[in-house]
Amino acid sequence: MMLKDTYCGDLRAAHDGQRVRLAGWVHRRRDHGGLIFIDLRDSKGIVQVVLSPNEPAAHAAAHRSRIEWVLAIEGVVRRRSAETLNPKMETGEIEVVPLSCTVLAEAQTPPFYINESADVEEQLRVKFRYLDLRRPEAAAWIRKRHEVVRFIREYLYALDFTEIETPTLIKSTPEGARDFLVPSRMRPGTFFALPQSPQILKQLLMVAGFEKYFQLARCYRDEDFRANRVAEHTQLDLEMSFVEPEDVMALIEALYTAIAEKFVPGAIQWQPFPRLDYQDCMARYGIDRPDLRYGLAFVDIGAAVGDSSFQVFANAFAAGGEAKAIRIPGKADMTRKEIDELTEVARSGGAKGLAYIGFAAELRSPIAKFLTPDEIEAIRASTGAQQGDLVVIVADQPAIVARSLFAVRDFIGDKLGLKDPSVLAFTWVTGFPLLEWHPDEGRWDATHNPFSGFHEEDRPLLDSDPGAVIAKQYDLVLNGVEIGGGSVRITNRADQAKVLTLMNHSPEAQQERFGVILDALEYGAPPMGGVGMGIERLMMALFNIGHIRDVTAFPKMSSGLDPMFGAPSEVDLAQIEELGLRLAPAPA
RNA sequence: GGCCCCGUGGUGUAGCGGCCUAACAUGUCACCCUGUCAAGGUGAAGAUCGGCAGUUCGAAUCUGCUCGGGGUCGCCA
Repeated sequence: MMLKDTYCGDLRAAHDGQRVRLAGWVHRRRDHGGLIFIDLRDSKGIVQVVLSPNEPAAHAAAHRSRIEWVLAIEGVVRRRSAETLNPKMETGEIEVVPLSCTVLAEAQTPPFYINESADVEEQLRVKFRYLDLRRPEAAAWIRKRHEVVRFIREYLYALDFTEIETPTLIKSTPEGARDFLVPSRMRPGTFFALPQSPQILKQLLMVAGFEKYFQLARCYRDEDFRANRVAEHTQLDLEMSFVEPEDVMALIEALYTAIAEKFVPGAIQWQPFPRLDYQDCMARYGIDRPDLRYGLAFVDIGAAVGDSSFQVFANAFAAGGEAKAIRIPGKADMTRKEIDELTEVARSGGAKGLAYIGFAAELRSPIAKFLTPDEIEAIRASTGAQQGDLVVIVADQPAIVARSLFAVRDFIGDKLGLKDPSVLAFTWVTGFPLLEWHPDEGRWDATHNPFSGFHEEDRPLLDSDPGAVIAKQYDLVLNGVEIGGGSVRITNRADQAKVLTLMNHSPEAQQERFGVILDALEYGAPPMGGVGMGIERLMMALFNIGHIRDVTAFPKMSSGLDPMFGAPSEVDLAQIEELGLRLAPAPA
């Protein structure tokens, strides 16, 4: 029989008079000498326990106990008198009067507060994560993640998806991110890799005929961390047979709409999710993951100032560049300091400067004297600027304009509070190029992954202009965060080989690295497509969580270290020798 | 690898050349206290200011290096 029959946090006025057995942690203790109040905490919440000297044994135990000790209490639930109600507590209408109080475990004073939400040094929190997670707010995100994941599973089960686990010890295919390697003892000198994603495996499951597969897959990439990126993360990995991009997008859109409606009702800003073409997206937002919670799209003012003699514009055009503007409504009166700040932001993206025109009662612009009145009017008209608006302009190479104006737009979005935290702006981005040229390496590379399919009408371009081939690729973006993406795959060996050849893989290398999937495509591969959706990023975007650590039960530091276990760590020499390895001398 | 920021009792902060024999809050410990709920009162303990080197008559404070942490760019098919 369990030591408890009731959760502290579940107690309500309806339990008045009931005899209950509770167990939990001392959250707070108020010892009046005579009466002792203990706030007892368990996984469901906190309830007040009142100990009077009338029960000397229980009273003594309570007197001895300290914060975070573990107690078992048998007692009677009692309604509180009117003047002692505590409306701040969910259980504040009642309290528990113990008949007995047993100390199940004593506890050291914790290294940081568990009963207050104070900012504690990250490393300390991570090192004592098992204490950090006692904080109800911290535990709540982990439970919330469970609920979201459970929702996803049940949703997909109902649609007849089969959940299948794939190996975490696979073959290294060094492409893109660095692999984590695992040395093999059975064959010294050889290595497994941890999967960066189960991409090839899920395609093989389609070849195997499962038709609808998913799993919540751990993915490993040995790259530097960011606030929303760590070495190991979980993705909803899903693949379907006999689909076109629309089918996969429809499924994911329905699933994500259902998730949003359940967990953040009414928050979706645009329905159905807007579709942005990659080229158009880059032209308007300078990034392939735009935050659509607010406007401030770029306007090309090339037509307005194409013949301008103003050197900045003329030079940019002469060098094949462009000029684009953002209209900031009502900000013509921005202070000099704020404009300098914006200019600095633009420079961080590579722009040489930031031109601006404030359409106040009097024109406010250091560049006005270089422009004709017609040109200024053309800028005003093309940007749709009204009286009181500020127009900022960058003229440079397209890549620099995109980066600079993206930085400016993003900065203004934060500065003016345009990123409404209560809103979910989903958007699809499609129409990505299949390949991009890497000048350093002198080869084409897949923009997403080498298995993405392409549109049949682009087939001739594979020979004549590979960069113009459009992939059957789709990314889902939420509030400026890429929360997932996928594609309909190449399912014919010749096409797959052709793409790999463009990526500069010799036939031998193709067979060595991708032989399994290439061979499999020769045994009747169905048309297939799928997605990989980041679970942590979904959680963060959905609930406005600032750091990926908050949705991870046992996170690592951004250095990739685990301060709790002290991993990674050295191992016994014997272990290394058994693996047929020898350590090189430490680099000087 | 580049750049920016941070490191002071258990925790969170203040101090930014001498007034520091390092302050405040909270926690901890002891005693008092029968209606508190961030309980209250009285008292006590607790830091050589991340480390090393330097500048200076004098360094928590200035400089350099280093270690650790956070962010960002590169990187992340």
